[in-house]
Amino acid sequence: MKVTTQLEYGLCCIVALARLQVGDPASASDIAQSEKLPRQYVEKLLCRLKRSGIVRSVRGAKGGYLLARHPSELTVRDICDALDGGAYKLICEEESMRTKRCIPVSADGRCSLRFVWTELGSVINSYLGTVTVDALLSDGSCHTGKETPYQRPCTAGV
Amino acid sequence: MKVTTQLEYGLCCIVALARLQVGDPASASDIAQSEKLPRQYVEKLLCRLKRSGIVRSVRGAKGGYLLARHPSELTVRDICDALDGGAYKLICEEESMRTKRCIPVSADGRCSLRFVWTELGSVINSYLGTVTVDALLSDGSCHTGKETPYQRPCTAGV
DNA sequence: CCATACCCGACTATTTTTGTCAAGTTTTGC
DNA sequence: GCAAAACTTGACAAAAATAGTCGGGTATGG
Repeated sequence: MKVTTQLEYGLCCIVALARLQVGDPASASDIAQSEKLPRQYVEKLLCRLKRSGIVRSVRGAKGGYLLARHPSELTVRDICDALDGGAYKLICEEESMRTKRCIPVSADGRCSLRFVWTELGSVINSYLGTVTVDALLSDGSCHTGKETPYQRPCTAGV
Repeated sequence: MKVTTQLEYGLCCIVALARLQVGDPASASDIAQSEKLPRQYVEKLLCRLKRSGIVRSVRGAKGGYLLARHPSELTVRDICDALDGGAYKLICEEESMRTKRCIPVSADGRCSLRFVWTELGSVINSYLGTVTVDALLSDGSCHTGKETPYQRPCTAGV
């Protein structure tokens, strides 16, 4: 399980956009260049980010992209949702997994595993939802370097 | 980002083993059959789980596998660590990413993204460390179906 | 001694991810 | 109006990761 470069790049682009948050739009080429990323791939990502309303675009010469929302209103989760169709995908929702394993297994009353993956998804999304792009701009200042313990809300006897 | 079938299968095998926790070992074939998984793949996974000390093996006829620890002493995190080399891998640690992006970027004082991914890793590992195999045995009982909010330990001004 | 079952590295196949291409549309500046 | 800049898009190609197989080896109980 790991973050895809897609997410990394996408987030990168957003942060870059947020940095040069001035009046006029930044072109895909500008962003690609400043972040040292492949231009056409950046275009593709921005396109998806646009469809999800994370960025706005201005067409034509002098056009480019702009953040659609204020960085403080934009979380890493939003970006993940836009790009990957969510930061986290449940394994049980894959066709092959459902037909080959989960259905027969849960007919057995057995798929006790699912809840771990579901809950893990919640934990991930929930965390990513707390990180705003704004926070990413103030470089490193929020990076404690220390453990971030998971605090189970209500463990036993639920 | 998603859980690999490797983890799913591995966890499955462990749970199966825990279920038939009797005196004598269960063979890879037995486990594979009962969980409807490819036998040779199961063998491979068990082999890795063995190297990490999650299961023990008994060779020869009537041999097989046994849990090395009590289910209550075994967390999903342990299993992930054994199989994938951790449930979560940091993107910055990939060679290509380091040489192509992170290093030049942080020379710019820019890799403010890293802390999100690092912290995400903590959150994931931390959560998985709270789930014991034992808890998985009592099928569904701990599955609330509801959101599991992330509780940030100390947000602002750290 | 032989059937069972673990052990293990090398290999193949499949799927996912990453990245490119080419053709099209919109807009600005001259 | 026309050319250049820049977004839009789907199809395609390349690369990487994952999943799964094969074949031989080794240990052991009966």
